[in-house]
Amino acid sequence: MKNNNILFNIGVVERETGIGKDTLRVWERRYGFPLPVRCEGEDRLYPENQVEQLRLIKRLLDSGMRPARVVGLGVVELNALLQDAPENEPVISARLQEFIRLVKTHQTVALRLAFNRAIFQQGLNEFLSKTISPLNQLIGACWLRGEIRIFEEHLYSEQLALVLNLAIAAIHDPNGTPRILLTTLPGEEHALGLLMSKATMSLAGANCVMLGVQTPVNEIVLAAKAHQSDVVTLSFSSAMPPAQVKAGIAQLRYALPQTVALWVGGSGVARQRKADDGVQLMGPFSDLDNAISLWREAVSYPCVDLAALERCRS
Amino acid sequence: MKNNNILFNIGVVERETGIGKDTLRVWERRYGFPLPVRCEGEDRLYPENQVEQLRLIKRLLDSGMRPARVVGLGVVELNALLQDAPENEPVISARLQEFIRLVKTHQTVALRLAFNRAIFQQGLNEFLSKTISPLNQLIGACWLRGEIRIFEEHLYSEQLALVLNLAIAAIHDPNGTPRILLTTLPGEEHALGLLMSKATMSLAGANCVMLGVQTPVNEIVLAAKAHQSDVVTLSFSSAMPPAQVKAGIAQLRYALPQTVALWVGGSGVARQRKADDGVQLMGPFSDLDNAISLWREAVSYPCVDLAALERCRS
DNA sequence: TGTCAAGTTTGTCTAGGACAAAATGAATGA
DNA sequence: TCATTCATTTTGTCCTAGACAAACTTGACA
Repeated sequence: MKNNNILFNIGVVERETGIGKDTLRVWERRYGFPLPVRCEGEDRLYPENQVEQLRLIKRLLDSGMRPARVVGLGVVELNALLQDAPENEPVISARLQEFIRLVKTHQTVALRLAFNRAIFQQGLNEFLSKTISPLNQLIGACWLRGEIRIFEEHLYSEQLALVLNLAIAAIHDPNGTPRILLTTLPGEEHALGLLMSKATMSLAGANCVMLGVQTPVNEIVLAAKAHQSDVVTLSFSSAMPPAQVKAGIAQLRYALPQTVALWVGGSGVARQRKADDGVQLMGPFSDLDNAISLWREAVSYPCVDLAALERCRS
Repeated sequence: MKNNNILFNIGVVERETGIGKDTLRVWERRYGFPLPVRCEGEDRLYPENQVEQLRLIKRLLDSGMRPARVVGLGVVELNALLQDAPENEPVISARLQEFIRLVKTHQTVALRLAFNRAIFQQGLNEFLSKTISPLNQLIGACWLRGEIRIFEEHLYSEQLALVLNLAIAAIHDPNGTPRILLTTLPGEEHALGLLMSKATMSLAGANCVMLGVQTPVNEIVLAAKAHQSDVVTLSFSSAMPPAQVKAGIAQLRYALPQTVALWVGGSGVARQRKADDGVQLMGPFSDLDNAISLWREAVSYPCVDLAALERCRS
């Protein structure tokens, strides 16, 4: 296992770790790590254990640490840091514990069953806010600590998506209002947040259309027009660089007609200080319900400024 | 619309077009296109119309053309080339025509209904091979010609995925054999081919577990072990560079135990000449059925070499 | 406690050169 | 006529080392 001296070139490392080529080279210059071997053509060839270290580093960076503190540390130090990254870990109820157990033991069918049972016990809204939201956080924390592997997270997402899609299909109303388009921008491939939003808003009676992930900006504009959407909803995960989030939102807001509202949510926007004009930041899922209510009121009294109404309420 | 002089830096262009930074710079040097304006720090800033041209170029490259022929051509010439790229367009039946119509008019609910109706009319296997396979080709061709936008393709994929997932849920057998793990490698984000494979193999009585897309190689190995998989199935779309496909397959084959079979399919592997040892290339969907039958026979007579058995049959 | 300015860190961008893998076309053999 | 092999061109990716602006940290001040 240790002497598995497979070598990866810089392009593969970029794809496997999510760290850009330029960044890998500049880290080598600045911190002396990673230090790949060179092969004939002077090309960098990264051994497997360094790639593993880079994966750990990426986790720490995504959880808010800065490169100077972590780049170059050994596997043991990195793991130690990952262990005590307390974050804002949610209270672990017995129910959550049971979900975690099912994920760790790869019981996909039982997991789906447990999801469905919880939905009908708690109701969809409470299921999302009281079970899935903290569960996502918990799974994120476990993943950080290395207790849950990527493939186990994939299994979890897959099963949850199945269950949510089924529920949504049952409550979808083609004539609902407002008409909402859901998608993510290029670079953001996490669809789960979007799906949870879709469930919440469908339950509130909206007509939701999911466009999938990674839709280019101009295509979103065309889709909103074609579908006569009232609202476009974007989701950003915390893996997305804040700068890209900000730029992407601004670009879409500029390209979209003023009459179409832009709602953005997910852990990737929680780090944004302020919303641009004409953009609404969504925190917890209840925000979506509120936003829909506000939108309906604004439609009843078209001359009222939406932002003003919101200020007035708070 | 034309004077919308928005400017994009090279990173954004890479994400929006899928053409790498290095490639964009070397094209500029070699072909004199794209020729971005420069801003203070000498950074490239690409105007919107050049990005649009790059999108058209990318389509032509993906459909098999070479850069020297297309890079630098104007929008009109590019569109002309895109029009008469005959490819191997399937016979357009009335049924296919109707599906295309529904996609072009964004009737998501009607589309889902039509899918479901076709499944119960044709049976799942025939639905996949006689309707969806040619439909995918047709939609690809339409997209090439610009008759179908990306967002419309997204809508199509989304609805088809919903329908297939529902069908799979109904026929899934947790005790089926062989135990099959489905996923894609990092870089491949197209899940539809995988889902179609899952449907076919689930129908044949296999126990399929979907891992989602973009699973790192070592995670696939761990997942296969955890799930005691007999087979790992990968899918590659034609958008994937052949070199990456080959390297990825080889890497996974090397890391996976010999006892686990590796089946690869999708339009991205159709261009591969020969399969490596221990790797089986899948063409049409009937290949999957055959492979499952062969696997079961091989298990009944464990000393028989699988590859030899296949040669013997043909 | 909150806000602003100065200082530091960090990702991304630039240049032109280099090379190996892939595609092409010519020449060969079955 | 069709498949193989070899030489040639095309083409994506990788290289070095420097630069800079945006984001973050720190410390001073109200």
